[in-house]
Parts: sequence; C-alpha cells; structure tokens
Amino acid sequence: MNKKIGLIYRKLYQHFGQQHWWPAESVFEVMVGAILTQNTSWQNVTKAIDNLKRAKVLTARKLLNLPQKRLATLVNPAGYYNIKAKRLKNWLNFFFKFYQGSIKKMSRKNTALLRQELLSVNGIGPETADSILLYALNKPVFVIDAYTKRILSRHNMFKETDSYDTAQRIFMSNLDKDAKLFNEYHALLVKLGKDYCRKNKPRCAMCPLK
DNA sequence: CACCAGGCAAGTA
DNA sequence: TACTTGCATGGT
Repeated sequence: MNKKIGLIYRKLYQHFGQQHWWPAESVFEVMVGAILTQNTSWQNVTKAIDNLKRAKVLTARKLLNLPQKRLATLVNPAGYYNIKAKRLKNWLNFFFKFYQGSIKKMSRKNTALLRQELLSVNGIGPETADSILLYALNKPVFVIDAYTKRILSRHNMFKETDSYDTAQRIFMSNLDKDAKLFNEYHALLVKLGKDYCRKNKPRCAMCPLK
C-alpha cells in the first residue's frame, strides 16, 4: 500500500475542493467530448460541442446519420477535425452495432470486456476508453493523462515514459475501487496541471503539494 | 514568433 | 519494443 497516493489526493481535495466533472449536460455529450478532447484544450472542445448543439445533432442517432464531411465542419474548432469526425463515426458505428445506441445496454457489459471492445475501435485509445468508462458510465477505472504523468513523475511515483498501464496500476492498486474517488482524483490532477504544472512552465514553488 | 492543449494510429527499425 | 510523424485549431 502506497500511502503517498492517498496523501496527494487529500492535499489536492483540501486545496481545490470538488471539481464536478465531467462538464457536460448528458452522458452522450461526455462520450463525444472524450474523443474531441484528444490532445486538445477543453476550451476548443466546448466550441465544437456548442456547434453540435446549435445544429441540434448532439444525439447518437443524429450523429450516426450525419454526413462525415458535415460533422467535420461542425467539430472544426476542436482541431484534427477530419480525423475526429472519422473517429466519432467509428465509435457511433460500434455503439449501434453492439449496443443499438443504448447507453443502458452498454453500461450492463462487464467493465474489463467493454474496455477491450472500446480499445478495438480505431480512434479510441486507453485514455479515451477509460474516460468513457469512468466519466460517462461511472465505472471505477482510473484515467491517466499527460497531466497525471507529468505531476506524478515529478513526485517520483513513476517515470513519465512509463506505460499507460503501469501508471494506471499505481493508482488502482493503492486506492479503493471507487468511481467517485477516481473521478474526483483525476479531475483534481488536471486542475493542478492547468494551474501549476503546465509543460515548460513549472511553478512548483507555489504548488499546493509542496 | 514559438509553444502548448484532458491522444491516437501508422510507419519504421 | 521503442521511436517518429501526421493530424489542426485557438490561446498565451
């Protein structure tokens, strides 16, 4: 049992408080956001999501039937718009083929098996799969992202070059398997990353973990 | 102007 | 397994 993992969580929570993630109006919106936010600032993602809302196509079936070129235009502000339109289509095709577009049906699937299925979709990697599992479906899976690696590697918990699975194991083997806890912890790490631990802008003198 | 943002896949060696 | 590159907008 590594106590540092728990200590860091308590310090972050004490400093920043609840983060209320994922910022979205629906479970479906979380899934779309998970793909749109790949290597992209959340600010740009909200512009893309707003476009989808204004066009009234932010439902599974509407997006499924939307031409990919039109979808690409709508998600343009999120960057990589051609690739993301394709990835959204890949995911929607999977979602309807195996779960008839039903979040309820998908949520009933065994978490480990569902994770494998998600990873088989072209365009869904480990972080996107785990974001969907945790933030959309409320499954106890810890999400690892660039901030998480940067922060925890600076605190010598693992190396920044360690694999996704290695980093994930550090968290999941040292915390209760609690979706609410995983949700809050990861959100707090992103908050810390945005405020203090951005790339090439270390402000560790003011870091609340010190 | 340079650099970064809640990644991933495909190609190479 | 471990690199490298393409994808692209918008903020600092």
